[in-house]
Amino acid sequence: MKPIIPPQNLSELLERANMMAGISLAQIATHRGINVPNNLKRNKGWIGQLIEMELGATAGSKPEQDFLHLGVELKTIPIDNHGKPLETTYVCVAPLTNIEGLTWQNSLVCHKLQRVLWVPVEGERHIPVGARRIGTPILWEPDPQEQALLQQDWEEIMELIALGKVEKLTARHGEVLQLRPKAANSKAMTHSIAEDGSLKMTNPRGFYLKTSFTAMILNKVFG
DNA sequence: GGGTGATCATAC
DNA sequence: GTATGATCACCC
Repeated sequence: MKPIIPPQNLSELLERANMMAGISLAQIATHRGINVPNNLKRNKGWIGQLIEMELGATAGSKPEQDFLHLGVELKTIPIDNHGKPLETTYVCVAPLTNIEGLTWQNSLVCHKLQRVLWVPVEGERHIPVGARRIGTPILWEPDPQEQALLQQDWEEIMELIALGKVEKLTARHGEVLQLRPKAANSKAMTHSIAEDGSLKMTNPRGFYLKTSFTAMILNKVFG
């Protein structure tokens, strides 16, 4: 198999991504010498990691963009046969402590979403994983309106967290950005702010983009 | 049937 | 536990 070198510039990344359009996951996996799982129950991040590898993203667990030198975050997104997202999109872990002075502009959500390369992949469960095809990639930068929606949701959520009301937040808060559990299981705990300002224990949370929002992004191109 | 809350694998 | 990659699956 060929070694994958990180793309040197944005056009090189886009060129590689465009070449994957129409290809099945099995073809990519074979090319990489990887076995295709029968389902994603125990391999939930498999598609994302496969695409990352093929595009030459630097493997790592750093809270940064996948292509830091290009300022690009890579997201695979499962779609139905109409091109509509089947799942919400995870963005990053939500900070629950030490958030005094944190603003939208210097938040991790804002930073990660400045520029995203969306790679749609057929995601309907009746399609065998290996037979699922990759779609046309979309390079997206939030326009002022999208930016404003994200910022508004982020600020509302973070204010409640700062007030010690994280337990009152559900996935129903937010128009485009929502807060949901993000952990190995519901027993996982982390520190958060209590209503009296002290620390308490809570389930870790993450920020997710709602499917109605990502559908709009995809529709701007395919609509 | 869709969305919310829960969960899976893995590296460190 | 926290971070990466997300999808599962139950309840409404």
